[in-house]
Amino acid sequence: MERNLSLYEKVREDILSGEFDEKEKMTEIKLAKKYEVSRTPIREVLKQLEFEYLVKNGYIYKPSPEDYRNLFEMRTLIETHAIEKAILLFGPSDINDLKNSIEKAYAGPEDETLSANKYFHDKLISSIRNPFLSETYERMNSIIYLFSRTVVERQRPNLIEEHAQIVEAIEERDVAKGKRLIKEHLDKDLEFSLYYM
Amino acid sequence: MERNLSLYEKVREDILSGEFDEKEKMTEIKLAKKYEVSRTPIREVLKQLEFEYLVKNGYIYKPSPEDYRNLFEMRTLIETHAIEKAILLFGPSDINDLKNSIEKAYAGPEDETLSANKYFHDKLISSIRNPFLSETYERMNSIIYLFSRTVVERQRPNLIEEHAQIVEAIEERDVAKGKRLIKEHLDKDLEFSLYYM
DNA sequence: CAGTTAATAAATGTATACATTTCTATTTAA
DNA sequence: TTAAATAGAAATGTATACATTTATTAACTG
Repeated sequence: MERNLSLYEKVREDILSGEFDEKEKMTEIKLAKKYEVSRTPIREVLKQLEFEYLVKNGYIYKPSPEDYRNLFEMRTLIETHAIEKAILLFGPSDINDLKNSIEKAYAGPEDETLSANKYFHDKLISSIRNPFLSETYERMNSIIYLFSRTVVERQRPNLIEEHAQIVEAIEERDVAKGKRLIKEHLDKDLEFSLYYM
Repeated sequence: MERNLSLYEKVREDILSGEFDEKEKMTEIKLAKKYEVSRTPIREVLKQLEFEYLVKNGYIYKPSPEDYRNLFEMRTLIETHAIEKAILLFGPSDINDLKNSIEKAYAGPEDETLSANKYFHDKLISSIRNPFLSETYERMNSIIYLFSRTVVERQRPNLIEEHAQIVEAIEERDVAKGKRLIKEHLDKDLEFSLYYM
């Protein structure tokens, strides 16, 4: 079932699949020709992609390790906050959702693991029930995707086990443990990925 | 010395000073006429204002109390994180800056107090040294301004004293105390303002 | 030859016409 | 009388021409 991708989705996919030369400026005019639209919608799309840390000026945004650390600091701040809320709010059904995503991640092929892991973190974030914080998190979706892809493809050790431990902490309603575990989990993702990227 | 305000600054000021009827849609066409420009720059400005939680769809964004609580949850998360960093990083000169802003806030007329208080919080945020978190904070600038104006104008009790206590906690390098105080401080700002707004 | 300046090209910024969508109000049918 | 349908108006979406700014490169000068 082929969905009709929006212009934004098309450009985003092309960026994530490495279609663009990061040395060459993506001028509005060139993009307009490439996607056979006028400059007007291209401008909107570029704005959105800058918002998501994929483009800067007119270039593919190649964040420095420092930038990635800063982005992960923001991500960690939000997910740590989310754990606290999850421990407060999650019932058996929510915890079951988390456990199922862990099972799927273990069982599946790479891309199933990838999407199951995404589900795990998104479920955690859902506990916040704060659209402003959620949006700030979602803004990092593309960056988070790039890192998740790396840790799954290059098989970072203990990746899924750590998810299981986090669920344990939630079941035990142990806030300090949960926060510590999620922080360690994300730190490892970051360092592992920076090593390979 | 009259600076030449950008279109964005003009519209933003007009919104903050209550120039627009919140029931009436700010259509691109009407705004273009009002500010004597074409729809193109108006669109950009509207996007920016939506980004800052001042406009939604084409209407003045009138956040619900729930929205304000959520925005303050995000603000508190960031400022609490900042305190931790400040306790780790701030030297005597930084602490002195904070103290000076408190003196100014005590001494000055209303608008001096307002800007001194803004300085206090911005200085705190500067300890984060993370452009992504700073931007997320600055995005709330307009909202924060509206609240600060209310608490200063309506003379919320203990406002400046609480700043002084926070500086104490930083000097004592007491993280738990600092976090607790900033959280209480912001909670009071929120509740006080919601009562009056 | 290095560094500045001027000329040119190419990009972004802005205005505007036209296309499409969304909203509003009025008619029509149940 | 309510609800659905529809015509008209008004908004946003898109393309494009023109204005302005920025970048590039060629020419000039010390």
